[in-house]
Amino acid sequence: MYNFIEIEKKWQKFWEENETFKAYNDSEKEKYYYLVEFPYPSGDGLHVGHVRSYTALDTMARKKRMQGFNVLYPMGWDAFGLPAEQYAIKNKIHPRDAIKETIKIFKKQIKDLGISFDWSREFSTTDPEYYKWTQWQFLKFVEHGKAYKGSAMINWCSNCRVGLANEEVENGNCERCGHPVEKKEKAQWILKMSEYADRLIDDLDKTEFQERIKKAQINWIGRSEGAMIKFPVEKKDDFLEVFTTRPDTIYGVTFMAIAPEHNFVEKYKNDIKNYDEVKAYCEKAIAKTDIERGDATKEKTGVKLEGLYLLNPLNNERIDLWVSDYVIFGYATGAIMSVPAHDERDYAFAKKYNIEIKEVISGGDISVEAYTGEGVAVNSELINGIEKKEEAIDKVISFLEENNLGERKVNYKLEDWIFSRQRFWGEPIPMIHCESCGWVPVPVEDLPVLLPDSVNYEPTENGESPLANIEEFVHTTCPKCGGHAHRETDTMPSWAGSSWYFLRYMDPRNENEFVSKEAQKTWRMVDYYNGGMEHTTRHLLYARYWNKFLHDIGELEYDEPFKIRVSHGMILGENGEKMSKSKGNVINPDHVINAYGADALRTYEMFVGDYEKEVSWSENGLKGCKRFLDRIYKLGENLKGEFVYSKDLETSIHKTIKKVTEDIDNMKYNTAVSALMILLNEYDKQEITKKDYLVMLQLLNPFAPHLTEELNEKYNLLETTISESSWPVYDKEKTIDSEYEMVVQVNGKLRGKIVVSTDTKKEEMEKLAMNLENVVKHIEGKKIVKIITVEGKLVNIVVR
RNA sequence: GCAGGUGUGGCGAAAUUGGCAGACGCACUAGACUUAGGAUCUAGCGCCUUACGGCUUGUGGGUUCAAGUCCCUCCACCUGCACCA
Repeated sequence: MYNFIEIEKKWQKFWEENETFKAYNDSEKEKYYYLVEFPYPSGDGLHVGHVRSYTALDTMARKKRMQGFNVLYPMGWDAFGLPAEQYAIKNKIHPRDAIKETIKIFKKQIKDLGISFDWSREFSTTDPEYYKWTQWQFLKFVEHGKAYKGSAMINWCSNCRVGLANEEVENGNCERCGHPVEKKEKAQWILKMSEYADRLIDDLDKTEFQERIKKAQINWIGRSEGAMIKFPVEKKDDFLEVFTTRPDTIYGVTFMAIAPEHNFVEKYKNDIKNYDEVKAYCEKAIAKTDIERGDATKEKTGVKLEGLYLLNPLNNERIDLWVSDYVIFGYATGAIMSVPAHDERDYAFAKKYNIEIKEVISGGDISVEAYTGEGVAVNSELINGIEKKEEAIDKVISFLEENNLGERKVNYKLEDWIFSRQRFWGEPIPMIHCESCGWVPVPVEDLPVLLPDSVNYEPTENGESPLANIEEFVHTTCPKCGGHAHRETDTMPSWAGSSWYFLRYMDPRNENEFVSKEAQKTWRMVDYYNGGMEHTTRHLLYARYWNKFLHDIGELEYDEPFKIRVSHGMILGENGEKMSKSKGNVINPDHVINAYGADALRTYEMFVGDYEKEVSWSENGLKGCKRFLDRIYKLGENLKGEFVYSKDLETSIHKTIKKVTEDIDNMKYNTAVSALMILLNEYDKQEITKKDYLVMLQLLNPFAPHLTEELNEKYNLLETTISESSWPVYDKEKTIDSEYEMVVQVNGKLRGKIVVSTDTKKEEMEKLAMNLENVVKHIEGKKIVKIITVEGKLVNIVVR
């Protein structure tokens, strides 16, 4: 048992005073930029899950520094957001002050872990010096026509009294409070993100993200290729426009359907004979929450619009029009052409309402189910007999284009980014509304637009931002004409500050630019970015989009911000369930550090299992790692004086250097630690030298930095600290054993082992194998068919 | 439903990529040292069998001298997305 509390405090102080882990913008060394997602400093304090990812990249960063790189491994705070606002309302304080406290706690906890962050670059998204630049970048979006104030149906949480982005709605409920989300119309600032959809997919090729992350992004963007088609309205000079990915099935259209919100309902009020029935249906459907409407398994409903008909643009066939809640208003045109024979949803609807099902692609049995596969086109005048889907689609689209009735079109699930929030605790959107000049940007020299000091910021009843109640904030003069004007009172979403924070770390104190060109040149892309799987769609897409925009306007050299992106698995409670206060299975890192030390906690979290998979916490596993460190400590008590590797440990040492070096690079922390345990078991069998001991300490340093520094100092092994020393290198020649255990099999079954020298040749191996007593027994009286010999490994004798 | 992933001892997991399955750790058992052990050390530890030996990587099949690893079938669980036309 060593005094870990004293030792850990001592070295943490040493690192801080000596700025051991500072990154330099003017270094001659090759750069490497590690990044972990900066946390939201919640009042609950640090979670053992934070410890896992911070430590993982810390081991990489520490090793990389020892290998001679100029490593940037920074940390900051993503401190805007609803929880701080609500906490502050409850306690009648300013969120700024609430955040100050929680940041202090988080920072202390992280320092207690001995993570090698460069604290000189720390900042919070809530610092005016930082959000000044977030606002500045928003103005760039405005300047380049990429931001607009649009009226949008927003997702409204009446509990939080806040508008939510689509990304913040989970199964129709508010992501934060779980309350069902309603729809509400509101004027919003919107960023034209969907313009970037293709690039956000295509440029994934420039990155080395894990495959599962790339797939998740592509899935989320939801690109689909097809056509926009105009169906003429009978006896009117009008069209109903739809999007389809299957224009080749257009002859199979037996009805069309519009979403309940579609404007046709009001537009043709006088033509729809059963208007009252239709209207009642629509109102009921719209009032439903997204969960009710979004359930794909529930039976589809709809009402036919009597008296309103459409014409098939290819053959002028008359088509009925329905309104149905399975048509989503928000996607494409909010109207569909329905081909029951070849679409499962249309099929179910047609069956229910006895609508004709017309086969136009052969190959399935449409009396049983919809056929969505490929086949020869039938009952389709223009394309009959065509086998290839693409060819049929081309022909239909050409025809439509010639007649001005349609065009090729790509659609995306990804929508523009609704950027307004009706909250207090976010970056104020730096826009001013003047009655004569309209929306005017706040002049750059007036940035930042500061949040008021007032603590009177309870949400308003009408859904306006709390800022709307603060007179001195709202009233201002128009920068253009000098007349009376008022400020935009909406604030930015918390995704804003996190969309570019990795750039600011490169140059965090720059007062004239968000990041200088020189700093960009030094650090370029983030080389290695680690974060939770829950951020692989939203945050990662926003950050990539933001970065691309800054690149397009010439502010950034690189159009992809992250080279490698990895995600860690969650740490579950000891019972295998997610840690939560209500379940009482939360592990507090402070308690662990006090009882076992930071080094034990770090080593344990790296050893516990595959980094990318989720694991259950185990107090006993933690104890095992503490025992390992105690043994390392004790090992130093009997060292031989010479400073060379022990002859008979040399191979093991070189093998271990190789293993640990490669494993850390490949995120296989668990096997790296186990390799060190194996080496320790070897060491324990004999007296070791100072050099044997030192190499162990160096390899262990990324995992247990405090203990290893202490032991290095205690036994006077190096002139410097271990952090300043060079990472051990292995000699490939010396990783090869001089002898090995040759395996002997008969018919693939293990029948014996012999220790032989590594350079034993085939003939000799076979001779030795045949003479083994147990082998003789098993081949006796049988015919040897063949002998397979792999030098350096085994002999397999095949008998019959 | 679609996409991605995972199935190996009592538990967390390894397996140089087709070559000794279960490294390392935990738990457990026995012993040593102890007034004491929830400390430390030593030994054992997949299953069946007294033994010789046999069986074993979710299921069933295939390829191979040799399969946890390659191919096909089915099953279970996890994570995203989900009426996206």
